[in-house]
Amino acid sequence: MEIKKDKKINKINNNQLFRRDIILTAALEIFAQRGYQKALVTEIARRAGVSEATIYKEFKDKEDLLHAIPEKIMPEATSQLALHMQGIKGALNKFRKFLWFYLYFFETNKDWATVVLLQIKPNPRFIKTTAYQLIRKFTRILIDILEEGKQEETIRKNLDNNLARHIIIGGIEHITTRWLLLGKPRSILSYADELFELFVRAFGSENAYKPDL
Amino acid sequence: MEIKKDKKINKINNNQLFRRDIILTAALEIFAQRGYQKALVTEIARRAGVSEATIYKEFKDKEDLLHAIPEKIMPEATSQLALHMQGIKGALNKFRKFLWFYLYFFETNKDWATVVLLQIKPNPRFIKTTAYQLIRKFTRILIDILEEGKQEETIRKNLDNNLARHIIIGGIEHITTRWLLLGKPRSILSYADELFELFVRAFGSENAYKPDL
Amino acid sequence: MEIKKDKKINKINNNQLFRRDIILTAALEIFAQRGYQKALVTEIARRAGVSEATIYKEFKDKEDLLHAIPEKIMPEATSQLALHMQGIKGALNKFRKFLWFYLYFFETNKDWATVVLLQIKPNPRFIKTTAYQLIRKFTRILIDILEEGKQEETIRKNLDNNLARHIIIGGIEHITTRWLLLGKPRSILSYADELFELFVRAFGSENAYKPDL
Amino acid sequence: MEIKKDKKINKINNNQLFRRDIILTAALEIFAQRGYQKALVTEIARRAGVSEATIYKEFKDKEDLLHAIPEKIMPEATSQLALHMQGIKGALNKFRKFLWFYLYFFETNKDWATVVLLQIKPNPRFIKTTAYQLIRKFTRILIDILEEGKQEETIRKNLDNNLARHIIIGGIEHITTRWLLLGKPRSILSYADELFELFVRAFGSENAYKPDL
DNA sequence: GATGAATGAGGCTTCATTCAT
DNA sequence: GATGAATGAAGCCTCATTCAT
Repeated sequence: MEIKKDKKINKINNNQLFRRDIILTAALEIFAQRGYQKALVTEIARRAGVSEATIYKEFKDKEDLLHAIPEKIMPEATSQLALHMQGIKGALNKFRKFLWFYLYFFETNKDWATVVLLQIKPNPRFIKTTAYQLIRKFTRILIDILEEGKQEETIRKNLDNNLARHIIIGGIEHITTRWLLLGKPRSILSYADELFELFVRAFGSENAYKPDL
Repeated sequence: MEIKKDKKINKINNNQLFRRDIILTAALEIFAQRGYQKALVTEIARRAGVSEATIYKEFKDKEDLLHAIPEKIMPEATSQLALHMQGIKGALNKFRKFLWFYLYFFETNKDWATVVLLQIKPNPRFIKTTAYQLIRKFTRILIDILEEGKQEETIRKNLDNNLARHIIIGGIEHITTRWLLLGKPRSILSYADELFELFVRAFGSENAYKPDL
Repeated sequence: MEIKKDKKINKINNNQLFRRDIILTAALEIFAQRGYQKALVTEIARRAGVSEATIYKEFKDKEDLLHAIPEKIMPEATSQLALHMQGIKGALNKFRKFLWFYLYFFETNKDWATVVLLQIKPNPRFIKTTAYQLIRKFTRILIDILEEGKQEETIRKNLDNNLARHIIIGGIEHITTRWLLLGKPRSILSYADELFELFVRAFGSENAYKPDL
Repeated sequence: MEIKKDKKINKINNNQLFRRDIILTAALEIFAQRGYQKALVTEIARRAGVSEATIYKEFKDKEDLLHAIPEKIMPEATSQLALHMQGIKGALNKFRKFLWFYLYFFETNKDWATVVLLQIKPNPRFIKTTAYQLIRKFTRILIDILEEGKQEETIRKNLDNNLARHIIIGGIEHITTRWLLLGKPRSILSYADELFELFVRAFGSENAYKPDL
């Protein structure tokens, strides 16, 4: 009897987690297609195959639903990145991979790129959300790589990590935003190597700097 | 009689231009405070001291009003920049000034920064507007500076101008966006020199590159 | 379970049909009182005891609501007429009844008369609506009666059915329109016999024509 | 000096009369094209080549402008009809001409037909206007013809003039309304002879009635 | 626990009318 | 006397959210 009960509870919890994911997936698609304001909760509910009331069971309001999306995506991104980082030695090699992955993840998750860059980040409430913390945590990996580079003496010790992060993330996101808005076919992944070269010139120590990189 | 008529016409035109400016100024403030969606046309009208109907005489609809703001600001920015550029020789010196000015203009026009970075640029329709063309034209100045540097051989000839623009504009706008959202007191102008150093390392030729810049 | 479901569906359908009828009844009253343009959707909603949003669930817009009224009334009129026609033999007798019913229906449904004659029929979009088809279908009954009369040889074979319809319907509606606008107390039903006499003179064959009718 | 003044006053009055006519002509066109509600006063002013304020100098409001149109058209129609009636003897011949003229005037003044049948007559205020009196006066001519026919004994003495007027005017206007709304190419004038035949059967005395008319 | 019908609340936009010039 | 720029006033319609079933 007890076991049965537990099973039921687990099942329910699983269903609920599952349901939450389904809603978030639907929301991501609709927000990407229509934009946050023009997206209708009704439409998200329909796409998710649940009722509107169910959405309001899971999320406080429409904005909460928007900000919950990164809570689903970022852990996935983080674990994928961790996997990609395995077996890579040297800060610069890790940095190159990081650039590649950031672009790769946007390119292969265009809806996500659209929603996070055009709808979540420009929202003034974004910085107060858990989503903001998760994204900070992700870019913290970049800071760690830069620090590792400083230890290795392949990255200049006097580099301001924050400033570096600004131009790395800012640059990548600017590229991605134009790619999204202009609908250009060129793969943004193709920028990875050139970006790496530029950034190594900017951040690298004498040791690391190779004019004919 | 003719003179009288002309005067009248001039006055009317002046009033209309004046009125248009007043509305745009009010709209800039309200959009910056509330965001585009939450901004009320009523509130903009009240702030501008005109009726709502007058706004709709000047602008097709609320979105047209949003996109008309850059058409007022960008020419001002461009002419101010032109003034600042006078008497400066050398592509790197011009580039330093450009960085400074971009940050300076955002810092001293915070409402503009808020509206253009958080409301206009993320809007998918932005790239179809005249505003987009005006902003492109402004960043074209940056490209010209980079080209001049290539001529002087202070900028690497193999630098991809577009990529450079992405990380320069992307970097500056990322800094500004965080400054706006986090409400940090630190002046973004203080980033100018460090940014210049980083970018010269990234873009400069052997001639230009000075480790102890 | 299935039965329950069906019951629920039926109930919902019934409610929806019911609700639609209630709205249409309210709309008919308000349109008749105020005219289409001056009628407020708010007022119709209040009279119907529903919210405005509910009205827009049922009807695309205010004009759709107007043109939906005949879709409710005309089938009622048609079935009532069918009932009245039962047990009547001879085209002229049927024709007399038709005239009587047309006037009777307007007289006893004054709001309907007001809305159809003063608001729906003068609307240029009317002829593109389903409502137009329903009303055509109703007057088709008149054509059938005239045809029957030709078979019987009580109606002239060379009568142009369309022309006859024009002066019958035109005549009745002119009478009704003046009655509505002038607010005269005289029952329009009292015109039935005289109209019949006139029309029989006009349309009847030698057999049917009786000077002392 | 006095003479000069008088001339000036006359000129002004003439101008004003002229101006009033120009506005009414413009209004007729715009009302016919767009319908009363959708017609903009601005548009009428532009078409008339005057300012909106001038329109409000001449007419109390938009509705007054609508009802002023018949005050311009009906006297024209009346005098044209009078001319056409000259040299015609016999009530039935006059009646035939009347039918012809009514259709002819609508056919050659389609804008007028549109405005009077679809916009003025369905307006509840119509019967309180001078326009209504003018139109009554015009149809009075029909009554006079019928009376003349009774004197001549070509029209039945027991004919109810009002009822006859209803089916004559109602019939013609029904034909014209369908012609306007359906945009059929067939000339409505072609109905004149058939209508005459029908009406003579309906109204004519034994003397007048000719089966093989 | 899930539903989805119903709505409350409010925004954008329009246009007849006026009045300062 | 004529203008036409300015507006006051209001209406249609939308949609996130809730609650009775």
